[in-house]
Amino acid sequence: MDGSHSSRWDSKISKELKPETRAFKRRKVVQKSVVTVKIEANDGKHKSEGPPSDCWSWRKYGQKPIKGSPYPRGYYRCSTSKGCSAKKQVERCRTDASMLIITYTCSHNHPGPDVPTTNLGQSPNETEPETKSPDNLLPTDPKQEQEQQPPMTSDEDASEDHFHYSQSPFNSSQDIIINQEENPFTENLENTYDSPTVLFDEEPLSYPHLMTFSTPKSEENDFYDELEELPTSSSFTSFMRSNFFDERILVHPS
DNA sequence: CGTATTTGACCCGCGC
DNA sequence: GCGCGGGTCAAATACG
Repeated sequence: MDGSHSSRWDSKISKELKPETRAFKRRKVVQKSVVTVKIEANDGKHKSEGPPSDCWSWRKYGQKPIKGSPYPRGYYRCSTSKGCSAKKQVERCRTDASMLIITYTCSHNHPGPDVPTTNLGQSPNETEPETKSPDNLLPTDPKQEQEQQPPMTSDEDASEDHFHYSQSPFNSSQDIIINQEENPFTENLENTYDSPTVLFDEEPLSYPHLMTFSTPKSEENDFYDELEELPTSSSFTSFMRSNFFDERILVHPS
């Protein structure tokens, strides 16, 4: 009744009063990266339900049935770093249960657990985001986020400064190419599920070399070469290749 | 005992 | 203005 309702409200209200702390959902204008992963059911390596393992740990914080899809969508948050706002949604392709649609939201603002990328040779002030104040770690600036989306010419500089430093050296190259999408892409995805399909996209920690769809120029070799130079990337890429190639299949809109 | 996962409820944004 | 759907939080439960 009302009693129970209000009591619940009361406890909640205290927090609800400060929406900014909750980083309220802005259904639009959120950085999203969609990745499709093929699940090898007979592999047994991963449970058919479980999300593919990244280098980060994800903590599930919710699950919801999605309209039009027989499978629920799981909501995960990065638990590798406390201040990390990286999130991902995992759902199964409605037409292909062996396909997982993973949508990444926001970027990690900390180096990967297995990748002490502090020596990436990047800007010294970006090398250790964690040393910054918590406020800085949280890209919760809705306005900035929005404003960075629309432009796509000189935004590289700005966007990198806020989001894309996540943790991968090649991340920037990728970002520029993919340049994030949002609604159009998501929508497209939904409509194209049954179609020959689509997909791809970037992941914060990702695999540029897998992206045959992108890297239109010889830059591929360029940054690829750079990766090899990195002590961590060397093993890292190696790991990614074996691991991701095995699990992640990028479907081309053939 | 601590941590992760599960489930239900609530709120907000968007579309009609 | 109302309704629908999606997303997040919080409490409870299960597992290590």
